[in-house]
Amino acid sequence: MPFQAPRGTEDVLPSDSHRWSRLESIFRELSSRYGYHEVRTPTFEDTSLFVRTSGDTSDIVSKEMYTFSDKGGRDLTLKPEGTAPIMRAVIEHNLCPPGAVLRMSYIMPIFRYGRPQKGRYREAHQVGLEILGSPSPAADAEIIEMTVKFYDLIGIEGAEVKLSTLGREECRVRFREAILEHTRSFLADQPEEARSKVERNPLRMLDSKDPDTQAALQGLRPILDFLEPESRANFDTLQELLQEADIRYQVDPSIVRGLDYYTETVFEVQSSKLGAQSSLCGGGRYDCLSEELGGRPLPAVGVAMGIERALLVLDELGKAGESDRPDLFVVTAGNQAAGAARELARKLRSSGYSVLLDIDQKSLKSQLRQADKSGARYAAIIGEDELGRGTAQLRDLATSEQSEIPLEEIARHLGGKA
RNA sequence: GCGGUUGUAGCUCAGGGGUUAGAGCGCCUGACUGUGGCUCAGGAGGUCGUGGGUUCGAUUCCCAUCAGCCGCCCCA
Repeated sequence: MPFQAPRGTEDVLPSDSHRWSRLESIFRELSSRYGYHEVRTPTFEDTSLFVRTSGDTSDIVSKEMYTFSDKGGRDLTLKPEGTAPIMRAVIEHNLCPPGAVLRMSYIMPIFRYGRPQKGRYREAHQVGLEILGSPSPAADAEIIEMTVKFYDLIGIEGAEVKLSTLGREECRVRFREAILEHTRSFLADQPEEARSKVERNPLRMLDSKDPDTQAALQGLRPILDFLEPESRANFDTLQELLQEADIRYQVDPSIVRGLDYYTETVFEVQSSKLGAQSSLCGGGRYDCLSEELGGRPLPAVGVAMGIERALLVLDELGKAGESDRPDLFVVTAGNQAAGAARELARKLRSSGYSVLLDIDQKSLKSQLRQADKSGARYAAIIGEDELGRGTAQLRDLATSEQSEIPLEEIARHLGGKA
């Protein structure tokens, strides 16, 4: 095997690319119904964009970025997430003037250098949504509603949202102190490395899977006890809105999120079918991101949903889906008919039908086998007799019913086409 | 990045220090000459992940490396 795809990357093969297209078109359709417009940003950005926004203590920035310098000496990074580039574009093009609300969607690859595993790749793909310009919990609710709707539409029903809030600056400062205070004796026994990591970002302890860590956190007051009154009110309103929309959710204060720019609302949808990578999507509010990038204050909420992970869950659910079937396979008997067959195929294709044709001059038997394998609904057989009469034998491949009809009438038999 | 585990045909897997490495599925061809799916017959396809080492001899043992998977970590 002289070459193989780089570690942590995948080829999407013709046999299952339809599953990707399906998810993407469902997503596009949903976004447009809610009035979102797609935004596309470059595959790489200035490294400092991510260092500035994700937080330099985050693992993403400190060890998972694909960073390189180009021939002009620019320090660049393959984007490890989508929100910072979008915010950069919004500021750069002044897309969201004061008072405006901007809704955007995206489908993009992201790149993170980590040890690959099921559901964790070095190149991954996500679809996402962002609303900029509104501080209202109604914006949060809209994003969450669309997220749940998306999973519903693709066939992951009853997704349960895990919801929490990180409050604002003051709340987090006090909560961090509370964590450190509460776990002081536990941390004293920990190795230096773990300790310094926790000291940089104590919140990280909350979603640790380590039983000892979890034990040490027993009895800690949840972050919800530290919320500023305004955040508390927003969180309550959000929950009312979710109930109104009939969205299942569960308040889970252990939801943290890996990027440092989140404020207030954070949420995830998880699945037990993903092994160690339990979250299907992650989102939340990032009211300070714009300012961190030098823009004016701009409240915002968004979500990013992993395509590979959604596909993985659909696999587990046994929902592989089917690829599109051609409407017709044109079969020729004898080599005189090849031209007429191509002509017929061309006409029907122009009318929007999906038509297949043997191009290797194979036997009639082989052509019919190909027709069968292709999943085509009909085969049109043209031999010398039919050629003379301007007809074809139209065979229904499921029922084996066959009748001779004029070539011009084939389209009518195939049924309507937009 | 750490710990583990796996790597044999397109796919799922069996095998085993020694002449031409197997199965099922898939693929191709054919079964009296213009008809698919079923059945039957035949066929193509593997440098046994890669590179070293041990050995008279390795795909089988050892080491390294690459890749997948599991857990940690991280998160989409």
